[in-house]
Amino acid sequence: MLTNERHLFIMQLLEEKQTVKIQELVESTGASESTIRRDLVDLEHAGKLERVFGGATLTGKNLLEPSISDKSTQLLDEKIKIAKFAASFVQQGDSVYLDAGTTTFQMIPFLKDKDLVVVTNGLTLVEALNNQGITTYLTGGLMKPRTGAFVGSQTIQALQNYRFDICFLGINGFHPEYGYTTPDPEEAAVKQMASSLSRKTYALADHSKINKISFAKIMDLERATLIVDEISKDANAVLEKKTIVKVVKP
Amino acid sequence: MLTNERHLFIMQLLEEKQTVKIQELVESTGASESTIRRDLVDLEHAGKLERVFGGATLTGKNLLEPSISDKSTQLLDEKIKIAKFAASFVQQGDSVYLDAGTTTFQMIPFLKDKDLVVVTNGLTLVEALNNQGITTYLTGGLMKPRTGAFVGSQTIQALQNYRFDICFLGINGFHPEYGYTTPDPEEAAVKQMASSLSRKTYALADHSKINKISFAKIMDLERATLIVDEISKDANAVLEKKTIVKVVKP
DNA sequence: TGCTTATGAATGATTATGATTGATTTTGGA
DNA sequence: TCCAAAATCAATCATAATCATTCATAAGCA
Repeated sequence: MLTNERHLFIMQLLEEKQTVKIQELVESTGASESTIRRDLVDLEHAGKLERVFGGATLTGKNLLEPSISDKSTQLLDEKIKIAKFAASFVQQGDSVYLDAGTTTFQMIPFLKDKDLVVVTNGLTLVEALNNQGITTYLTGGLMKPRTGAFVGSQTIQALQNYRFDICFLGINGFHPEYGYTTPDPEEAAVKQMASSLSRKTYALADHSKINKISFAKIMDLERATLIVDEISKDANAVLEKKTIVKVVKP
Repeated sequence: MLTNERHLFIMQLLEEKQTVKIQELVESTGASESTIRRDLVDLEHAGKLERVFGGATLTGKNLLEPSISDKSTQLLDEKIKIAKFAASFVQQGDSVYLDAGTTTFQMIPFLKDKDLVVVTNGLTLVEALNNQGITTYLTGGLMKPRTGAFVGSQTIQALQNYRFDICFLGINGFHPEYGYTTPDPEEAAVKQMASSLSRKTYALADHSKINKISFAKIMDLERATLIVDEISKDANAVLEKKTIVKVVKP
């Protein structure tokens, strides 16, 4: 079976069933597990599906599925630590941009009583911010079902009405050469614009993102201060030259 | 069963029943209690549900639909009737503006499979629209905490990027002399703008709004078609001269 | 032939799961 | 009200499934 044939077959099965298991595909195609796995990685890179543990699912089709849930509780604790540390850089009365994302979401409890104005492109963040009594603007635009993030030209245009003192971005990878990256180019564009409207930009990531490269580049490392929970000496040596790295105290 | 499948399953069951018990989920999914428990923790972290002793319940259902708890079931039934009737005016492929509000919210289930593009200024509507698989744009802007409606200059500006085939507005009063009114001037301005960008405007109200006058004027009666559940002969005689009135069939 | 690409197998690491335990909460009767 | 039984919970552990990575082989092509 040709590679493209198999890709087509996988996508057809996916359209039918919404989700497929790797074992199903191994049996129905006769290819090895490794091959199927490579196929799924390719198709994911092409944005045609999303890999999940044990198989794959159609992008955007799992409307109710929170993108957050696939992360472990372990990582959640680290996210909270990072979020708390990040929030400590916010000054009384600041105008703040909070990127849509799970780590930035965790910052919200630490932001109240600071008399802020917050702008975000994250649907889930709006409710939480309001619950804390924080004045909140949502960018609006086209909503991405999976993540609840607003993207697109309307979002970018809406952003340009604001100026920020401080800006927090979630990222999926950072690398000395390739800079900050994230899977979705649309989201990357929004992050880019938000940062360019801010006096100061912080990029939030846990240690699993070190030297990872995701699909869409946001910007070079030196354009933001990286906040990370821990970092190896080797990685730090390289990164220190490029950017200011803040590491969460243990 | 894939993890995400199970998450989806749980959320769907929850949407149906409002609450689920863990034991129910164990039996219906075949997964162990531990696994279900972990799923619920994940989904709670994602803000999709709220865990309660013995199971889980939908988050912010009260925020999502305040009128359900406040107003009588009687009025809700009427809202649904009005909403269903209103939705019947939507054509295949239309671009639709849905005002933030409880009655317009009830239209959503009747809008799927119509291949629409919907724009709304209602936070609560976005999620529901997405759950129906409808392409949705949110205007953005400043959020009003109590109602979840976006208002203000950003909202108005965002609206001007669109043109609508059809537009549905919730109103708090209609009166031959004072026209359509609503309590909040900011919301009135948004409704006004949305209507002016639409080929056709419908105003939705139940019979309790007849001859009521609220604080802020939206527009004169003749600018929109009124959809109402029932209407007295006296009132109708006056209104008929001013506007087109559609009454829900009993 | 020499080079690239696709494939399959093997590996150690990571993740999801189910069972168990003791703690916590609810329930129902005195 | 209080107390005890039952139900539910959080935390932990062991296991099985799945994953990313590497290496070697086979297939295609100039």
